Amino acid sequence: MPRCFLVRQNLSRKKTNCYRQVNIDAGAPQTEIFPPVPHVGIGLLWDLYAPAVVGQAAPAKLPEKLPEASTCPSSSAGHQEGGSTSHPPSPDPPRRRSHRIKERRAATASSGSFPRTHREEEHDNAAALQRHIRTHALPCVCPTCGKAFSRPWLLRGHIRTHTGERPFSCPQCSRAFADRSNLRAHLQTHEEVKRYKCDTCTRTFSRASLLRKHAASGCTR
DNA sequence: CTGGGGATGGGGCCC
DNA sequence: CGGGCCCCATCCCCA
Repeated sequence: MPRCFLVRQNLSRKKTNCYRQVNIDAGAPQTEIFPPVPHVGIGLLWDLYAPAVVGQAAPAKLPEKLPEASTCPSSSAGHQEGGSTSHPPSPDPPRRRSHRIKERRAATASSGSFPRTHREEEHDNAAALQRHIRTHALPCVCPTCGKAFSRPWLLRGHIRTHTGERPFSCPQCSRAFADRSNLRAHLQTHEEVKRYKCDTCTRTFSRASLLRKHAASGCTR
C-alpha cells in the first residue's frame, strides 16, 4: 500500500514538528492519519488488482500511478532506490525476493500447473492479505507526538526522528543515519558508477527517483 | 534541474 | 500466528 494511503499528502514528513502540531493541536491524531479507505475495500483492491497484472511483473503493492507502474522498467536494469550495499552496481543486479515471487506467480498463471500452484497462491495470498489487513491497525503510537504506526519497528524508526539517534554509520565517511535504507542510498553516492542510466542521454544517476525526475523534466541532453 | 537526506510504508522471510 | 528484521520503494524537502 502506498504511503499516501496512510498519511496525508500535505502533511510534511520532513519537519516532525508538523506531526506534533497537527496531531496534538488538532486533538484527533487518528482521524488525521487514517485515510477514508474502508478496510474491506483493501481486500477488494488486492483481489481486483492482482489478476490484472498477471503476466507482467505483479507489483507487491498498489502502484501509486498505474500507467507509470505498468511501464516502469522494474524488471530491467536496476531500479532499486538505494541498492544493495553488498553488491557493486551492475546492469543486472540480483533480483529481489519479491521479484522472484512475482515472477513465480506470473509463471504459475501462464503455466499449466494451475491446481497445485493455485493452492500455493491461495496460501500466499491469504497470508499476505492477513498481514496486509494488520497494517490497517495502528497500535504503535509515538509517545512524543502521537503519530500511530502499524508495526513496532516503524515506530522505533520514527522515534529516532525525535531522539536524533543515528545508529547507521557510513564506513566511507563520518555521516550517520537513523535508517538503514537511507544509509544504503547514501552509499550509492560514493559509487563512481551510477546504476541508473538515462536511455536518451548518457547521464547516470544514483537513484531511480533521480532518473525519473530527469526523464520527467524532459531529457534535453 | 540535480543531488541527496529524511521519513515512512509494504511485503518477504525467519523464528 | 505474530513479532522482528530485512530490503525495497517512494515521496517530500532542501541545498
